[in-house]
Amino acid sequence: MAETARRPDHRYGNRPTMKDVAARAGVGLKTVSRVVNGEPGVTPDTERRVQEAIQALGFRRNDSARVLRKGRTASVGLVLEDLADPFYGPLSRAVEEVARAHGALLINGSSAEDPEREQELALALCARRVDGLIVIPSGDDHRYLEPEMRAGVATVFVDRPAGRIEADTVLSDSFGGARAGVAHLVAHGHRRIGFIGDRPRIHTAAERLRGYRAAMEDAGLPVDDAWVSLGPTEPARVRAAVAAMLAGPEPVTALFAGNNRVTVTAVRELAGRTRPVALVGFDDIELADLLGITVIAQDAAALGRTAAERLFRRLDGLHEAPWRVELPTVLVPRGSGEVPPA
Amino acid sequence: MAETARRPDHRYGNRPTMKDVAARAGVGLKTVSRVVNGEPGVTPDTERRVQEAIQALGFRRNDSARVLRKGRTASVGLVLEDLADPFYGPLSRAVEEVARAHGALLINGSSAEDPEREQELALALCARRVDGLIVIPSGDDHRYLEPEMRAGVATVFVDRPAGRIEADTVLSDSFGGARAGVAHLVAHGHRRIGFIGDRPRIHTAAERLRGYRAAMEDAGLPVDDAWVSLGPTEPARVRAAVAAMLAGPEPVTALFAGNNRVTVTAVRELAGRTRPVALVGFDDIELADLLGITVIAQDAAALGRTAAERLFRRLDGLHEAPWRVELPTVLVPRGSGEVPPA
DNA sequence: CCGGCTGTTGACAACGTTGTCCAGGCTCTA
DNA sequence: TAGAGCCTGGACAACGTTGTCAACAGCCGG
Repeated sequence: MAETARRPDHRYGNRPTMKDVAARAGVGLKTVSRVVNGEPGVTPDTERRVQEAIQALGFRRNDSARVLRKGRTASVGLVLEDLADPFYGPLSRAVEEVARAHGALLINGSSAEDPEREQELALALCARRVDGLIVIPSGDDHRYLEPEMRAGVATVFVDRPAGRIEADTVLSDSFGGARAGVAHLVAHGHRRIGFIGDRPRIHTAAERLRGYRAAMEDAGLPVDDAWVSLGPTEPARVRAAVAAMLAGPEPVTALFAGNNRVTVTAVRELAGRTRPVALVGFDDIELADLLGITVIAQDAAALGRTAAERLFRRLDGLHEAPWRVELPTVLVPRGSGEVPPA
Repeated sequence: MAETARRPDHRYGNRPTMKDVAARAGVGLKTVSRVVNGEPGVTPDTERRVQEAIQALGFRRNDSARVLRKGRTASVGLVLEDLADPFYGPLSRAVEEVARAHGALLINGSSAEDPEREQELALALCARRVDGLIVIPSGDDHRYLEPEMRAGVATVFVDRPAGRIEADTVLSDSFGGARAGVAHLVAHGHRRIGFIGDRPRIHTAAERLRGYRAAMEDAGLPVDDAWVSLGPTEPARVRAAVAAMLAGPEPVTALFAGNNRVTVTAVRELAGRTRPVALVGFDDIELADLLGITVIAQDAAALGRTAAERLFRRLDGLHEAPWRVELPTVLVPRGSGEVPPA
């Protein structure tokens, strides 16, 4: 067989390596490594020669190889529900800032509220050997992460607790927030209050419902089944739920909306009505001040920051039992929650 | 020196490798590789033994090593301005969806509108050997990416053009959108129209200003210097600008807001006033429909999707001259832009 | 002038995976 | 039943970097 030009089986578009730099600078491989990493023990003159070769060749260190050798990737993963949701943008940004302060990059992925996709994503991130993982759970069984955690992947859950596994967790006080919001409506004279929330398998949704029931019970008020609507939060369903609660002989006089998407749709639906209906929503919304919407605000950025800081403390070697915080929520009265019963 | 237990110099928390799996299954290393990658040429029985060993050890392939060997990382980088900005959330999500469809992960970073940070981030992503890069420029000189692009990193710029470099670019029609928005105000009888925008070094800001001037000129209207305010879009400055334009003997009767942040602040500032002022804003905003804000809407998700699709076509080997599209914008009349001059 | 010391440098192995290539056992055909 | 061909499996090198260690030069003090 004729000897064809021998080729390596692949190439990063033919990037120069440290070996190439070394050859050009007339020094050893390790010396280039030292210069690139700012390690001591290189004469100024040698360093200059190496730097010139780096410039001339346009060399950039291959972090993949570095990672393989060092065992740390300086990257963390964030699995959330939907990056396009205005609640998660600030959360992700906060995580990114903390990561940046620790010299790490952030890889994030959206689970679209699909447990399988969450798992697929989280495991893909583990295969990439992220140093740590922050997860906003979609599913309710995270045992699939046990081997990874044992193998050293620091993991923190945010916004919702992990399922069937012990782990660091950062939550907002959904129960207390909802309870306070509903109590606020009660204090303004409402006795028939509706609750529209997400599917109860979502922990925050269940907690908020629990808060609603607790507040009603605190006030000695009954809860009619027709006043509670749980399910996917797409507009059509929420509109229908609002309409249903406002129909009939004994309509609700106030609504508690279980999250930002529900609040937005409820406001739209109520805007077309004449009889005033009080409304308190969970989650703050941009421009809610102008629309006069009373909300239970949670601090998405603080959730992300807290989780990320915990993660990096773990990576710095902190070794203690799993830990759990609940960040407080704040009632922000803006008008819609202070409307008296019609 | 006493012989201490010999240790490898690092460990991923002691994860099993293919070698360990091979030993346990009593097969060769390469056979494990074949099973893990679903390659043909393995008997069902051998495969079963390997799978069992994988299960038992909790093995997960180390993608870092894989990347090193294969030269492709199946990941793309996205450098944007601020993930917490509601404009970039959907854009990022759209990119992520396309990446996912191609089996790639997305690493994103926020430049915080700082050119140096943009460069630092983009180069860090290149060092990670992302296959491709999508950049929303903060700076106006991207020659620093030339060596990377030559080395094979596919690169697409979005929302703003690259500086001093030829590359694929996806833009919104800022000029046309602003021109149409201002023309809309003119059509409703306004002659003194203010423009509040971002710093003119930002391409979109400059284009929108150009659109404003063009529309005024089209209508044969003069532009008073006092009607144009450019600078950082933080609330204090924007409020001051609005106040200044509405003061004096000949105040503007209408405002064109150069982006979503300006619009929001302008709405807040105008809410406290009695004399009605018409307003059209660039970028759509959640709940703008309820507030009756007329906007020039651009489709952030479409920007992201278009850019990502282009990126992956490049990665699939497309080899042609740099390319540039401008996606259209849409005028959405909702009331605030149809107010007649006071 | 020599022994030891410091400070610079490079050879080499290893990180965990995949591509190449060959060996050995099997089946099938003539 | 011998030879050809196929299928399965494994040994080995390579990807680009960093840690270890040893070699070597120059310097100082005795």
